Amino acid sequence: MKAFIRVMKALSDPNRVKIMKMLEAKELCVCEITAILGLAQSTVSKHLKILEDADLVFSSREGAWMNYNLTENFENQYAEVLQNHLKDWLGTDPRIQDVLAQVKRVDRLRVCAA
Amino acid sequence: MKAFIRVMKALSDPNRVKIMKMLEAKELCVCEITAILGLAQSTVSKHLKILEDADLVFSSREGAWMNYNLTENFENQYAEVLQNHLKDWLGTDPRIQDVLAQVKRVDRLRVCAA
DNA sequence: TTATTGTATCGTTAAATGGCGATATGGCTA
DNA sequence: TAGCCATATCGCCATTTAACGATACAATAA
Repeated sequence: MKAFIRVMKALSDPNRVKIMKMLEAKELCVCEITAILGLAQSTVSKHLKILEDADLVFSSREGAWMNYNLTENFENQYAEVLQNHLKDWLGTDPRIQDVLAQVKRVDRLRVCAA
Repeated sequence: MKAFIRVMKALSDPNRVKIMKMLEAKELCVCEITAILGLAQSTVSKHLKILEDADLVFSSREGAWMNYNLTENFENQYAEVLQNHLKDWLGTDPRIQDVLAQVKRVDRLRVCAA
């Protein structure tokens, strides 16, 4: 039950759903997601932790960057089913299309250097 | 997006998930659910409204009783997919088995008369 | 109509959630 | 080592949520 609730809660927030759809398009680091969503870096980091705890995404270090991807080898069956359904859902939502357009254009080197 | 979030939020609470699993077994009125979950009647009524707003359940009046059932003719595609998956999930969870055992035994006439 | 029963709504309270800025941590480079 | 950059964590605040009791509403019975 706990594992199920964790996945449902993780997907109950619009910004976290946006992040899932962005990661469908490609691997992203925290600062890219931060730039696209227009949130504080600490906020994005917290969202990513919630998604990771739910087994919906995983992270891997690349130098100073932390790259985030959709989970591929699942331990949580609910995460696997929901992540797969999400790929077929919300593609026509304007708010999703907007962030996906930004994902295409985002340049890590330009965005992340303060 | 809103419709999706509504379904995810509705299924993010353990008591609401219990209600969904109870309704898989059979139609129930508010006072039966209240008795089994051990919550206040107003609390259960609110949970049912959230599930109904998410298109996961529907209600029909039978005299003074309001009967609740799982939705069958969906308007919300996310509700349909999730409700169907739920039928295959959590069957072995002890907290679910506990409420299901109580659903079998519950007698509306005995439980609801104050 | 009046009383009773079942349900929905209202108002309140405690806890959880999402947001932020400030700060700590980890890895790279000079 | 020292400094910098990306990220994670901490502390705080505003909003939302889940719970309750009290009350209002709806349907039946007397």
